[in-house]
Amino acid sequence: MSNPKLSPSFYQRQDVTSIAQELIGKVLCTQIDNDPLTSGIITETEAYCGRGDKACHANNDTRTDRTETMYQAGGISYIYLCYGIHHLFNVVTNVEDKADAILIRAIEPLDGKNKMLQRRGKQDVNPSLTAGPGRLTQALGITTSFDGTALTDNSIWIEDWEIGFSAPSLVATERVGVDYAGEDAKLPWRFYPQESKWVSQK
DNA sequence: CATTTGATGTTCT
DNA sequence: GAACATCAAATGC
Repeated sequence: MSNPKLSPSFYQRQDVTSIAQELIGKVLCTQIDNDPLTSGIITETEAYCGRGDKACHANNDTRTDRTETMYQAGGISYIYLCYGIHHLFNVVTNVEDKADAILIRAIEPLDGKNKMLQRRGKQDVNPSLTAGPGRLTQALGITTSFDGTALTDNSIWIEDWEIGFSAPSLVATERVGVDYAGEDAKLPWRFYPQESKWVSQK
């Protein structure tokens, strides 16, 4: 309860890759409708930059109905539907008109594990519960209806528990599933702690 | 084990 | 109509 939510000033800095690395170890929380609170430690992120990154939906300052959310000031959610099935959760960063975002790809469950199991239709808590961008959103109850929600709100937010991984050996690798982006697909903008098992496969 | 395929809907050409 | 920041189940070794 006493852990502070990250404030807009955290998200509105210019360097999206720095923020992506700092988000590792923070705690993503959701409290949807009247369901129990669910939360987990962020273990995997990917940075997307709206300028000079072909893998980003809003590359080259292209504005569409879908990407308009990313052009808002940092500190809100950007949630969109992928492959018609999966709701992918991103954190919008940078200031207004700078379309940067960070995809949250995996978490390690903390609170509300039973609720997550119920939402996912699973029996056991293991990495297949929340390791993967489509999985964690389902476990946390995140849908596109929360697109554009402020992360200072009481539905979705991120707290700083000052967890700090025992050996914060952060690994930077190529992003997943963005081969279509040519040269930009090779940018090492995917981050995760080497010792964590709660990381998506690939 | 590895690899393939079906589900599913929004966006953009 | 094709592509897509994916997952799970089915098939082939």
